[in-house]
Amino acid sequence: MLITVRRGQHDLDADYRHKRTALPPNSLFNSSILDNFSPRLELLVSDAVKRQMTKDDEKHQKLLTDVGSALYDHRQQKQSLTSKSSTGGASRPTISLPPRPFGEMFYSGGVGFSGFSPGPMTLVSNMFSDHSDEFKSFSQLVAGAMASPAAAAVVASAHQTPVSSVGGGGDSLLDPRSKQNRPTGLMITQPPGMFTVPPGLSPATLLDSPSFFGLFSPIQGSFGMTHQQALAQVTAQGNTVQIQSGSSTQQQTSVTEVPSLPAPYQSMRVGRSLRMPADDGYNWRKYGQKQVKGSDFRRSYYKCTNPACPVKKKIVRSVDGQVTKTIYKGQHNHEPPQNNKRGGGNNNGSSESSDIANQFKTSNNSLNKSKRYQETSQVTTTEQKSEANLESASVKRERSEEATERN
DNA sequence: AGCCTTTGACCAGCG
DNA sequence: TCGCTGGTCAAAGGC
Repeated sequence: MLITVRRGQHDLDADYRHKRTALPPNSLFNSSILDNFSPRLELLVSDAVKRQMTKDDEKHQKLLTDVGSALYDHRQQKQSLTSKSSTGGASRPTISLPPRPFGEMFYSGGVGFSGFSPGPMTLVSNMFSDHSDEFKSFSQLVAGAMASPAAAAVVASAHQTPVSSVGGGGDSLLDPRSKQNRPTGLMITQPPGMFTVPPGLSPATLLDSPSFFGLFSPIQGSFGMTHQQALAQVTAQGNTVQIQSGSSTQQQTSVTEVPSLPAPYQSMRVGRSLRMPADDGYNWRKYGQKQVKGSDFRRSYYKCTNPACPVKKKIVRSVDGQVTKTIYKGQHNHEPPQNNKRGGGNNNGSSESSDIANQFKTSNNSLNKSKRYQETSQVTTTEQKSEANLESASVKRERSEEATERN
């Protein structure tokens, strides 16, 4: 997944911390948000939902319904204001998720990895298809989101506020009529308003969304980094996401913190068969490891294996092997290798690391990466069917390492 | 054979 | 100057 945040010289880290604490306890979909960002919101939420379908289809069906209802109501109101002759007689639509098995959804490209395919999002967008000023299909919606001036506003606002999450309770934000307390999930401050993804959707889920990626990174990775760097940079499966830039110097450093994994990804971590590919497109060689003083964390040092490439990365892991921070240093001066010799798109540099960061990234604009992703996903699918025989070498290695870690 | 990880030693910056 | 710490080197061994 990729977040593009063009922050200039800002200290994103500090800024993020500030914003995080400054986030209001409650937020809601106000009119402005619905006006300006509903297509994008649909896109984001839908994609997030799609990615969470393994966990609780019912919950996400409810979510989709909430989202749809909120937007539908809003647009109905808006339309009745602008057009007195509006019939408004249509009943509020409901959404039903197609009874597709997760595996099919996930690996057939239905979750947005290989382009945007029909799914819940289409259902949501279809809800508004009788409004001529709205995007009628998912792809149109995507295109509209990307093309609209509001998209620029989204990017611009991203300059103001990195993505963060808030723990604890909060009101339902997707359905303005609902005042029931629910745990609040991801919140993206979006002056003059904001939106929050309800419980069950981790920040990572949203951040990991290719839609989100598309919104925030149409062209270039963060801080002038390549997509591949950024992909690996933003691990984003924790409850907080931290992005730091040291762009004032030629040397670029980015940091991602992953204090903890949300439950769905914890299980994905344990159940490797559900894991996503660990690959940022580059090959890495580990050249050192240090125990972080005064803590159980250990720090691993990696170099890009390209002889002419100065890029290094540090991965900080907790005792249980979870990646808590990934720090990239430098910028690749070459394209990612087309073929990784070692194991189906994985690479050894991130094998020990098998960065969850990398695992949750999604395709970027690169066809190569998309292809790589699909290939790896396929491997994973096969594992689900026959774990014994069809593991990639890298997965075997990872397992071995994890076993070692446990002992 | 080639590439990788591991790991102890070494080096440099800093207080 | 010394000790601490982070970062890197390089030999050894594994896959």
